[in-house]
Amino acid sequence: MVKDTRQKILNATSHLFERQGYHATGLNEIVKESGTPRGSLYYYFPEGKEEIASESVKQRMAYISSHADEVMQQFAEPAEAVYALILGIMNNMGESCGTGAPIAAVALEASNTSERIRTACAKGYQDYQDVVAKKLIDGGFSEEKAQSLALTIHAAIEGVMILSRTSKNVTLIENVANDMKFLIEFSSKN
Amino acid sequence: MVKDTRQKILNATSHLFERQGYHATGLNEIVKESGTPRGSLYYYFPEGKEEIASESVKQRMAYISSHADEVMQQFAEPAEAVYALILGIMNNMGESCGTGAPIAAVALEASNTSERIRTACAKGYQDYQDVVAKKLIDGGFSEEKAQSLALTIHAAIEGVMILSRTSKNVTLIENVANDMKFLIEFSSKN
DNA sequence: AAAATTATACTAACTGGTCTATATAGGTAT
DNA sequence: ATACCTATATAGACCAGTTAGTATAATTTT
Repeated sequence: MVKDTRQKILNATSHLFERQGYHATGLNEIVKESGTPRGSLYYYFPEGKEEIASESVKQRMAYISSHADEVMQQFAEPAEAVYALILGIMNNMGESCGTGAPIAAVALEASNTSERIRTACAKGYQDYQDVVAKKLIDGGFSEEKAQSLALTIHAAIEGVMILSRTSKNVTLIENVANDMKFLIEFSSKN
Repeated sequence: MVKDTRQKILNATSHLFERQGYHATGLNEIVKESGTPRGSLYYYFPEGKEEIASESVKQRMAYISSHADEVMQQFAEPAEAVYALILGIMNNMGESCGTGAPIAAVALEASNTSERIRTACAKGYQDYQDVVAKKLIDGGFSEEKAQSLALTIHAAIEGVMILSRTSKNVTLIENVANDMKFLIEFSSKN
């Protein structure tokens, strides 16, 4: 595998970023966690940490969005699909609450500092939101209403992950799942 | 003013944490931004950065919660109050989108690292949520339903601030304000 | 042999934190 | 009032460790 080392670096970076954010994650830590050679860092990412971060964010969000899309396809009704999506997040989180909100910390830290990272986050978020919006449109919502609801759903998801991690209580997520289901079911379709 | 220096340190810290988070904010930067003497840092906060952070988070969230409480009191209906609260956040954010989510970055960064900071964030968040819950109870919601709605509202607020900052677009917040108003108005009261 | 990849040593800047010396108060005894 | 004393507060040099990043040599792989 030619790109194996490169991929290991990105995986380790995504993992560390999710747990502790951008600035707390050092290059040495990435090297150690990935088990890749130190010298390869700047070989594969000559532009340094910013490039690693931006690439890691892109890749992570692409994976998450495609996973969300799979969930969406498993349900006929958008309300059910979104409910399942959010519950799935809860189950993935585990009791320790060490993860969840894979790029939120990076997005906040970089929003005023690195335009490159910020835009990578913005695009990743938008793609994720579009997955939900698409499902809502398929379910009969107008394009505008779907985008509007998808935004609120996404915000609620992002927020509740922060609250879950901070309070070390995953059950909060179920609460939000119920409210989002309700919101979709009772909202007008245009 | 005897406690002037100490307060300046906390103010600067809160300000910097909101914009760039915990790890990106160095002690030197706090000293510089606050205009206080370097030697005073460890005089007022002998336990170091963690103590400064925990104190800063507490104070900041106390202020935000009391402000939210004031807004709640200006409206008879909880749906209207929450709507006004969220719109107020939008107006405070300003076009640059450099602020908003005052402790979210710190909460995410510290949730796996510093128990002291994590609990300070958790308590701050809970108090904020209680302000909203109280208003819902006053508006006729059951205690349980009020807590549940307050959580979702809080999550949506926290999340949309991240999304606004990342996309540099404050208008998203209005969208969430509308949906939260709707959610309150159409939810059953028990 | 040539190209791709990795190893190692290094830099300059910065980190959080400690240290001692010094100033500046406010109160007290003379 | 004045001299003295002590607690509070400030100044800033200093520490060891770490950071991101660079340069170049050695090693694989093709």
